[in-house]
Amino acid sequence: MNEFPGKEEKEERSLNFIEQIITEDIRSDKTGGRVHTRFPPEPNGYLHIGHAKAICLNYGLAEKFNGLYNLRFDDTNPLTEEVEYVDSIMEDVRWLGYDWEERLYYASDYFDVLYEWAEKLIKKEKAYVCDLSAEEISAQRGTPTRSGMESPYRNRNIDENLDLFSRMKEGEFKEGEKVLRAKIDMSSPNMHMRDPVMYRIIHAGHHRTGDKWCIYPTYDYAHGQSDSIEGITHSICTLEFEVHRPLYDWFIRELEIFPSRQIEFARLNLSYTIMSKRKLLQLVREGHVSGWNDPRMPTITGLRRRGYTPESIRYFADRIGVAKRNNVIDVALLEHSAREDLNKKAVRVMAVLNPLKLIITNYPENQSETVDAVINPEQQELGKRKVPFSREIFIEREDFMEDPPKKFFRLGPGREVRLKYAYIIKCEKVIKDSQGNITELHCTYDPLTRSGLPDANRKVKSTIHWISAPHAKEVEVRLFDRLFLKEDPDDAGEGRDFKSNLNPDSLKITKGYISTGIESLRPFDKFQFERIGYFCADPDSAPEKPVFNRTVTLRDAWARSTQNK
RNA sequence: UGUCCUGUGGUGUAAUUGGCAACACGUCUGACUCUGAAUCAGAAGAGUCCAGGUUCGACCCCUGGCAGGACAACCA
Repeated sequence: MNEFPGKEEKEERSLNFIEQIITEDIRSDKTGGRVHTRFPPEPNGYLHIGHAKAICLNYGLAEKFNGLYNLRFDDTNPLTEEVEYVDSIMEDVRWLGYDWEERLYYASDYFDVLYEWAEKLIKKEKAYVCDLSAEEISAQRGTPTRSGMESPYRNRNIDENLDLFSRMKEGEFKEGEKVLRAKIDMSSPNMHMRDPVMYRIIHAGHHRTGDKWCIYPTYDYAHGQSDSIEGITHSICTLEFEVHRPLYDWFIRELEIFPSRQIEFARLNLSYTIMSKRKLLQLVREGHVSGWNDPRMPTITGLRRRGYTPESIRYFADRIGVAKRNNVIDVALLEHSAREDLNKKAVRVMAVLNPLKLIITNYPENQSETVDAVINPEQQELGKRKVPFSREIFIEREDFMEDPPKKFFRLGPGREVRLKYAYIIKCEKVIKDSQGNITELHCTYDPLTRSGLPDANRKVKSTIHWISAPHAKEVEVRLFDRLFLKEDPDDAGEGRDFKSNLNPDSLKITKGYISTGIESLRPFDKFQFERIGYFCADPDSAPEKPVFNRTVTLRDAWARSTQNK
């Protein structure tokens, strides 16, 4: 899973900090040489590229150390979790190329054990039922710089606690009336150690356990224990859980269960991209995008529809590395990852997006022929396809300039250019309408320069793509740009939010013309429109009406040089 | 005026544990090219947050600062 075709298996790479920890743990025989990781999504939203980093990390680690990895849904909050999300998550993880085999778990699988363990803690006088309201608990917790106050219920006796806890479970109380709390230290400098809540009452059905429970464990009282139950050796999570680690360890110690080890890494941030589930949900709900799978979304499903391949995402995850410092990865690296993989895979096809009619005046009327076009120069074995050529063609408007600057190599009055796979032509005349807009070009061709002919190798300054006009089939093309105008979308002025930075031009729908190469089109088929970019067939495509999404443009030195002026 | 974490080219990650900063993306040249792509060759760009200290030698160890982040849901 770690080889990227084309990149000769690399020189030993140095270990990242997690691999170093694992290596050390193996050396000191902490786990009997065993490595077992897990990816623990909460099914309350769609997976995004940041999750992809975590998946590749967790599963990559297991593979690297010949270990195992689990998929575990962290479903302890029935209020926000839905099956729709668990289904999409499984689909996305599988699509990324990871198979958890039979090791699919849910935190809710452990509700019974968790309950027994809670009783155990009560018996050890390490947990108690507290009648304070959420507001009161919050008020008594203190602040990071001021210690908290102990709950008046903190010293209830064991039997009373046991009784109350079981009655909580039986549904005798209303939501918020009681909680079970760990009895630790209200003056700890770590807020999470100030008698954290372990169970709260929620009278709501759960997507898996139905109405069996009306008390649900909190993250802190479920996560580490789930890790432990599954024998997870290294529990990898993001930085914000760093302060939870003492609590994670506390529960494991008090419960005397398998000591999983929590390791935190910095989550992925991408420039011009928003990663918060809450904000992504907002974009969906408010209709700023068409859905979770809008190709402009950083979700896995969005990237997939955009034309990204699993390999390109894994390559990306591999390139960004893992560390503990906060980071912002340049989207250019993501785009590079797409090109890297697509260059090798995408079938080449000539498409014209902004057509300019060109008539070859010395080409016989009513004649046409076919020329051979390479399907993919990176995969010569795929051979060639026949492309129709005729007297009237379309070229890209941007490939002609009436008054070209010195560095412009393409077509201009009196200039010569090669039509890729066909002939060299010369522009003889520019036709305009009454407003002065260029409506067509009259050119002549040199029959001896047909590609493949012995005398065809005359040098011209550039080669452009084209489409035979009579053979042109119209297609829909969706051109995407970054969703946000600012590198940091959250950088909005006073009283504004990230939505004020939305790019109004992030989606442009236009038409394109293709003569051949897209017969038997299937959704998600990948193409390179030569000299333009990588495109992917959208599921919206119909046999008579293909729709293409632009994944990413080709690198374009000319465009870059003109932009810099 | 708490606790914890983190500071290395524009961005990200390294430096085999103390031996004089490397790789990738990006940028810029040039070669090649029937994709201004790809490929190939090369360049610029940091002296490692700051100040002391230990050492023959510090990105790495120590001390003190400074800066950024996390933590006060019955979210995860």
